Amino acid sequence: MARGSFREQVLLAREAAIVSAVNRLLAEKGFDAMTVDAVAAEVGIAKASLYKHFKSKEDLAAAAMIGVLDRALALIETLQKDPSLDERERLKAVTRWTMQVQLAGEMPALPAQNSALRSALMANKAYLDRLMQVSDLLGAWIVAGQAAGRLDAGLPPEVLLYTIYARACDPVLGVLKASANFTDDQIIDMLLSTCFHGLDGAVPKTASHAAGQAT
Amino acid sequence: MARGSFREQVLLAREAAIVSAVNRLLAEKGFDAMTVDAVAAEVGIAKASLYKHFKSKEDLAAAAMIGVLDRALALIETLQKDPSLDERERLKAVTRWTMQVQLAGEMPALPAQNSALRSALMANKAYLDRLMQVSDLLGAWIVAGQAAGRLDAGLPPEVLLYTIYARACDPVLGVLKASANFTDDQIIDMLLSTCFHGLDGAVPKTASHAAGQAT
DNA sequence: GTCTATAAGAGGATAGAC
DNA sequence: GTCTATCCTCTTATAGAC
Repeated sequence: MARGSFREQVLLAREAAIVSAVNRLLAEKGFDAMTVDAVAAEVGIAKASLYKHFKSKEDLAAAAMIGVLDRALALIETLQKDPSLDERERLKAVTRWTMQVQLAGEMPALPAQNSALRSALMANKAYLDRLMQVSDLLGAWIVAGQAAGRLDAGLPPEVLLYTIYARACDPVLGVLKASANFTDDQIIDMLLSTCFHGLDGAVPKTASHAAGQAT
Repeated sequence: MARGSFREQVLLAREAAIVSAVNRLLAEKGFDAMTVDAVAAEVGIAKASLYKHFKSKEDLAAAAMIGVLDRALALIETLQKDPSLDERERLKAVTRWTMQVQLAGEMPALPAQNSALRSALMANKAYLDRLMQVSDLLGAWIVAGQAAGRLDAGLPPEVLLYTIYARACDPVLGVLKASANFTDDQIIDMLLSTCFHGLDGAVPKTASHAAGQAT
């Protein structure tokens, strides 16, 4: 890509400011409650100007999601290069980062039910490419972690992948933060524990163990 | 309470039909995308008539939530009486039921971010009473399960409670169902496994185990 | 209490001047 | 490309007759 003129650089900076505002508002209020007026007000420009950069509210949300996926890809690449980590530790690091972003109020919240938004995302090649790239990289780690016995090999890899994805919108984070009884790091450590170790205690066997196929 | 006249019985039946429609629409579209017009259409009455029974859209959602909590309380009472189950198994049964309700399309979805809705719920005594009752009962099971070593005693009970609550709106359920690769029972069994056992594999120790406080 | 009709307002998107 | 002003649709909620 060419560098672009000074004027183009200014435009890109403005678009970055828009995406940043969208990202923050999506994290704070969610897609439905975020108004385009609020975005324009936060950026400090007129609403009509927004529509010169992005053709719809859904496009604004897609741009924010692309930004998050780019940051995730950068982290994944960094972790990929660290030879001191195995796949499970890398996945845990990604999960931790996801929670940190959410607690920092920077994780855009997109309702899974909104079909208009979903259609726009599924039609957005830049978004889909990044999503598939992240899924492929994390999926490879999952399969390797299962083969090494560090992750539960009894579950389909996609179940583990979706479970990790879901940490990005886990409502438990917000509830615990609102309770004001824990620091952000404590919350993250506890939820990493429930995610990877589960809720079960250390006592593995009981008298009823032989009865059923699973406890 | 008195039985009420025949006419009052008819009204109660109509209100039950309204709440049922609200419950279904909340599960399908979520609170924001559910319109009062759609509720009226599903029940087969005029919108103005709805407002004779419930004074706001938020009240409609609260009524649906109260219905779910009542059903949960009924299940909890039944489980309480079964002496063959320990506390962990009871919690697992509640979690399983929660997921079954969601997969059946009968779990109302309320966005945690909507402040108007949240205010209405927090001002609704009938809702709050039931919510606290459920929390007290499940909380007692959690503490007992921790004391028995069947649940992780290293985590605050509220963390376990919220984690179980969150299964009611776990997006992984819907994603796996949409993938059409699993039956409902398979999905529930897999997610019960990730919830109680976590994502970790069977290999508990590694060479790096002694290094940090936790893996 | 049920209906039809409508008020009242929010919010996404655009027109047209500059 | 940025602005002001506006359109238009959707949605909550209510008025008023029966």
